[in-house]
Amino acid sequence: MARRTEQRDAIRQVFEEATRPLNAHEALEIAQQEVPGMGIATVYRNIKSFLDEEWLLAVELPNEPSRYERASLEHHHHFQCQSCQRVYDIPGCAHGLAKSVPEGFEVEHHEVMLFGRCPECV
Amino acid sequence: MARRTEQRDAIRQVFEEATRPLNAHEALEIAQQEVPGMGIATVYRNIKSFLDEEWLLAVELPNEPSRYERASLEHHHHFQCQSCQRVYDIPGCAHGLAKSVPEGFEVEHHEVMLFGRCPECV
DNA sequence: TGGTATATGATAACCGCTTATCATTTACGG
DNA sequence: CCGTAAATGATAAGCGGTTATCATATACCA
Repeated sequence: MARRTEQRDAIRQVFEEATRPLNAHEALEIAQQEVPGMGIATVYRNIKSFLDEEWLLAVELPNEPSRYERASLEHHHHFQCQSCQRVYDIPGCAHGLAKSVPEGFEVEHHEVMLFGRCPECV
Repeated sequence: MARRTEQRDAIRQVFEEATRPLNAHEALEIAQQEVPGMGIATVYRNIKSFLDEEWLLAVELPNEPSRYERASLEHHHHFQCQSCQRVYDIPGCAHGLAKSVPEGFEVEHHEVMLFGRCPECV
């Protein structure tokens, strides 16, 4: 995945312009507006490539397809709407999480997921 | 799943005595010390039953088998050791998480996962 | 511009956890 | 103690996201 193709460019642009983490299916739908006929395999291949070069990061939720967002974003947390299932970035970080662990545990990183209703689903 | 069997009793006891969330395989291994020959299907069936009656709750992590713990435990968070993969309960809750969300988002609940090294893997 | 290695698209295969199937065993009310 | 409905154990099947396969199309270097 080193050559420049219109598909790869379109997929990159999708994530450059995304305001929230997108899964492969969502990315495909948006990319197809630019390159009709694009296949889902191409999306997966390019996402894997972007992950390898650490331009993208995966946002994982249990029992759901992986979402992806640019790795350059500052540390933040995520919010999932329980109505539309979309995931949003929540800026900032509630610190002090690592301070409450029992003796002997060493925290290296953490993840916070908020669940509720997004503005569009109120 | 209403009748009392030695398998069901053994599985219930496993979770009564567990100090951390266990997956089906872990529960089976412990339960087999009490009832040799127990099958994994029986564990899944009884876990589902305990979930239905809300005696157990699922602890989910992406790309990992579900773990389960008693539903009566107070609100707490979880810690996963990146060496042994075990999940531990972390008492307490870092509040203030819901206060930092942007306008229009309504937080109903949240989950915090800490990752690092457990005391046994230092 | 030509040649070739690489990317694409369609689709089959994969993967591991979980559930369904079915013959057999067991619980338990009468 | 009996009869029957329910639980068990072994194993096949299901599940949905992701990956592999392969023929075709395309990028790109000489």
